[in-house]
Amino acid sequence: MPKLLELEDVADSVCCAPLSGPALSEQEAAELAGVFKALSDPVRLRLLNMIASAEEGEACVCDLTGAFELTAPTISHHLKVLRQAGLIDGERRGTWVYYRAVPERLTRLSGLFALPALTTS
Amino acid sequence: MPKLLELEDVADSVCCAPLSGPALSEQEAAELAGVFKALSDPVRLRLLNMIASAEEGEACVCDLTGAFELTAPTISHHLKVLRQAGLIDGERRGTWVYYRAVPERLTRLSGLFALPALTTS
DNA sequence: TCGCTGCATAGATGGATGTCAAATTAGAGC
DNA sequence: GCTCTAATTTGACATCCATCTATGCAGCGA
Repeated sequence: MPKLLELEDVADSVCCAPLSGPALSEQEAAELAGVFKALSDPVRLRLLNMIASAEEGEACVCDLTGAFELTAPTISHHLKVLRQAGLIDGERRGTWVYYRAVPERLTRLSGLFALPALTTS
Repeated sequence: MPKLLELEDVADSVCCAPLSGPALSEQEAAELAGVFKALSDPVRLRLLNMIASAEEGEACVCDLTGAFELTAPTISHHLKVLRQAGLIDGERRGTWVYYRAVPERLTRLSGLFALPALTTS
């Protein structure tokens, strides 16, 4: 596994305005869609969930792989998709590879769905 | 368009725990993935953005269609996907159909990405 | 160095998805 | 009833995607 940390992210500038805010540009929409595409698979959601909720904040691929009835290459593929979306990031330590969530990304997404003043007019 | 409001939602019980919280069940993951799949297209994201940020809280399909270089059936298809994900909901008034965002859904998603205590150990 | 294990990549394949043209339904007005 | 317009549905098609098998690569220990 070369350059685990140097993958070019699909969505680098996906930022802060909520969906109920100013109009998304075509480019912003495309970048955001990339992030959501990464989240649009049940296996990847559970992987992210396991990683984000892991003790020490990180999870070993060896543990993740065993949690699904899928082959190791398939899990590896899903982790790569999450990584390219900037949602997780990985590090090799000796024989094993550990992944952790990228908190900035999650916070950013949280803000996306914020509602304005909740105009219950 | 029969029963605009009676479509069975893909994700009915997608709920409240953050991704960094307790383990998602297979079913929860599948439901959530459905919602994100609906968000994983740039056109749908822009549609949702336009609807959520529209004055009066609603947007006419006739306006939405003109904003893209896509045919009306394609826009209609995307609106249906958003509708089935429970993110928007539509109403016919006379000749035109109006869509509005479903705030509970957006709020719910916001909570998904909330971080726990931000353990900056 | 050799073999073993953990993880990633490459290539192939069946199934899902975005798009369009054509046909269909619903309302409004004559 | 007839026609016009708004919106959806249907069916077809090209592309994308999740998964698998086979292969490659990096560490570790003998």
